[in-house]
Amino acid sequence: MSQAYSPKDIEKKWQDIWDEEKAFRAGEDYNKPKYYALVEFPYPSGQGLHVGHPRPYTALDIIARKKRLQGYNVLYPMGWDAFGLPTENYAIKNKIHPEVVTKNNVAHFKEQLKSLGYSFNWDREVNTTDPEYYKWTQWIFLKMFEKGLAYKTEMPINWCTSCKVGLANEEVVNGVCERCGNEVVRKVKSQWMLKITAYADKLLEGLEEVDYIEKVKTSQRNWIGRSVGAEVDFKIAGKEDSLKIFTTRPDTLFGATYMVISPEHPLVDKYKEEIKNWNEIIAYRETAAKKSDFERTELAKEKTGVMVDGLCAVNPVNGKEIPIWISDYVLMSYGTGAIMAVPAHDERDWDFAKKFGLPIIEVVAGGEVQEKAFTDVATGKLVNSDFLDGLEVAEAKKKIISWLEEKGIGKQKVNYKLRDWVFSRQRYWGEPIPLVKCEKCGYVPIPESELPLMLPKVDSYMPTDNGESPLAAMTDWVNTTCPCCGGKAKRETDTMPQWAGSSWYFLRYTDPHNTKEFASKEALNYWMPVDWYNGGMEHTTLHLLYSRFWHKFLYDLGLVTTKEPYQKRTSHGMILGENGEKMSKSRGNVVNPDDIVAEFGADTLRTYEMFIGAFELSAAWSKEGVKGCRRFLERVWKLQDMVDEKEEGYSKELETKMHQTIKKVSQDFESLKFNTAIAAMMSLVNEFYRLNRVTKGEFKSLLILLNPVAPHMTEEIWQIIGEKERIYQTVWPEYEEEKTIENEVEIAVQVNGKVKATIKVTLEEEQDSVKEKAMQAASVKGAVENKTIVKEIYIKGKIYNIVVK
RNA sequence: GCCGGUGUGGCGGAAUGGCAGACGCGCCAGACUCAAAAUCUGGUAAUGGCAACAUUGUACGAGUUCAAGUCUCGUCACCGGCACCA
Repeated sequence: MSQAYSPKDIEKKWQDIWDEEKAFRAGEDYNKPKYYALVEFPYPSGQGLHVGHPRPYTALDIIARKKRLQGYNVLYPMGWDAFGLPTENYAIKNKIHPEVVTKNNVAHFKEQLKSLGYSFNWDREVNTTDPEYYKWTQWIFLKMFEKGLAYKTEMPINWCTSCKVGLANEEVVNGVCERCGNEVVRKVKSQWMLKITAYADKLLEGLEEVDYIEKVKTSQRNWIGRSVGAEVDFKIAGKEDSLKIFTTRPDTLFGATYMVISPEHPLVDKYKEEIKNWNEIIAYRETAAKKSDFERTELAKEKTGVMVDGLCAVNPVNGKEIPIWISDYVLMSYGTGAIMAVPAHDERDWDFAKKFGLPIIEVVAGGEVQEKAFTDVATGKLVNSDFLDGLEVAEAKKKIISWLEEKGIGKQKVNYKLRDWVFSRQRYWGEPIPLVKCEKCGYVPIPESELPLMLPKVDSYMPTDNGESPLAAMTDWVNTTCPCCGGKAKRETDTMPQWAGSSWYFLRYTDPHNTKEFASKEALNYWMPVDWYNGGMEHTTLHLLYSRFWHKFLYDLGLVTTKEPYQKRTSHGMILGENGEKMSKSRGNVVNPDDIVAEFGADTLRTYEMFIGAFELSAAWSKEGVKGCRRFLERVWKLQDMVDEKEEGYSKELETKMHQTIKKVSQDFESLKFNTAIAAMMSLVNEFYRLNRVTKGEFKSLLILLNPVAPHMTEEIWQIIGEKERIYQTVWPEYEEEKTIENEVEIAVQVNGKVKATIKVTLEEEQDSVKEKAMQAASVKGAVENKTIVKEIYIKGKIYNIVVK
């Protein structure tokens, strides 16, 4: 009899052996076929690992282990995205240096990950807060600065009132800070920006050539928000100036009955003297400025605005004078900050026109424009539009654009919703921006030889109330000399956002100890692109977009060899609490992976998280479900006692099922269907129990198939049954297609589409013989008797259907 | 409002247009046990019937098909994302 299954005794043992034998080291033999599997590296928070973490980690660990058994040189690395606010806040509260906090958290995380038996390449571990790492983050930033992609500008930014820090648009959720949930207001500040908009088209086009799950592609497309339209100049009546607008519906130009400009539009100031209701305008502008984004969204239903009294615009297509209004439904940050309003065919303009009694002129027939804006572009023909009359919308668009271009008053134009990336943070725990400001030379990069620009030790990590980084208080550090002219200069005191370090970490893994380059050409050439990258949906428009941008920038400099960093991107679903709600301390439904490992073992946790349901969907935790998986592993463990030592290969009675299982498990692992792969193995084990016997060959194949899911236990059994090598050194089993096919199958016999009986037939069986067998079944006979057979459908190996009348 | 996703037993969930409910949980019964737990074996969609069997059944309503959870059209509910983007 075998020993009882005791994960406690075997899991640590094998983790140590794997470490010692460097079992999962990614090799430097660049002639072997490679496979690069990547999971998003975690932020090492003080709370430690959550049961949500192991889901994606286990999934790609399975892929990595399987690929190794299939002969690939596999890179499956892990590291730490360790800069960030929670660490800094913890440091402030407890007066411990963030570096120390990070060190402790990383140690804890690493221990937890190790206890789960992942086959990470620990010798390639990276940490974004390591100066040897952020040296290259700074280096890449300087490249962007050199190429004009990093610039400083005064602009209204999203300011978190609680974190006292500027946020990127992507970090503002429903008008509140993504991190702390406090209100975000607009504040004009001088900020470093990265010109991600310069890559908008490349980021869009790149999506065509990669294998991302559809919803990720869609979200990125929506976020970039490309729209094609026209830019048109409207002359200001009696002035030299004109008002430039952007529209996606140039075809409706004849229906423009007024114009709206955003409250911040510079034209308002320019004609201050001529505006009769200046006080009213100023008052409106002030109210609009005071509104936070949150309020603006909340109040979005009701339109407000003020007419600019004293200025008029001229509609270029018909020369009519139309009034100009200001309203905060027009944003300065999109398009030109001014629109032509066509109330008949735009809902917002319609609302506005109704409220202020402005004329509504129909120019596309097909709706009741006095009742509701008619926005359909697929049906309807142009009316009241002179030379456009009778055309369909698409034709009219083309015609009017060429007309505008001919007359020199407008042209085709593409706009994006994507904004440039606010790249500075007024915080301590981030990469220092390696620039100095010289009175004479402006912003000057520090020389490459001085990288990394180390984060200096400060007395207090608290951000200052005037919104400056704590680094600003360090006069010794701040005051320096200009690398260019040698004169007096001051260092930039803002730091980079958390997204900086994670924008290129996948490149560093290919060559993590390189001191001369961020990674060698050879390493990049061999390992890139990442073959499979899995991560959370919440990073689709943040990390995933940012890192594609950095990668494409490096590609344009010839520093990386692939256009896209990630060949394939998938996303895992969340693990919810037992009550089906999101796990949180306040709900009291948090499950700690350490407890599960202690009670059931890492292999059980891994198996359970893969068996819990479809990988991409969220799933609720179930302690009973965990027990079921432990039971399955116990059943596999006890198969040791049923092994028939005499037979090596597969038994006759199970040969087909063995080949089928190998096929199913191999395919399901690749397509993220871990739950059905495990179900297939369970089913196979049930079959062994039914027969109360398993051949050695069958058992060994099962162990290898199960190894990626439950590596410790399978490794232990492998040793117990006397195998000399490790299971991780063995080879993934092959199946033969023809052996997966059963020669005798059970098919359903239907009468008028209803199942009446099942019969056993061979795959090649002819219809006559099938019919004969079918008619022997009483239920079939009964259903057919005294009726006329109209039609018979027989599909070999599938179905036999008799249609009667 | 727009975009995406989901809807199947008591529960988690399976099903290239071809026997709906694989596999697991729970539950019921049997074996083992003095007993319980653990383990093993069998059963388990609903309704009716002693039964064999019959009927119904994949959110709802139509449709295509010999055959629909799966395809088409429409409706509803829930979840997620975006949202005055001209």
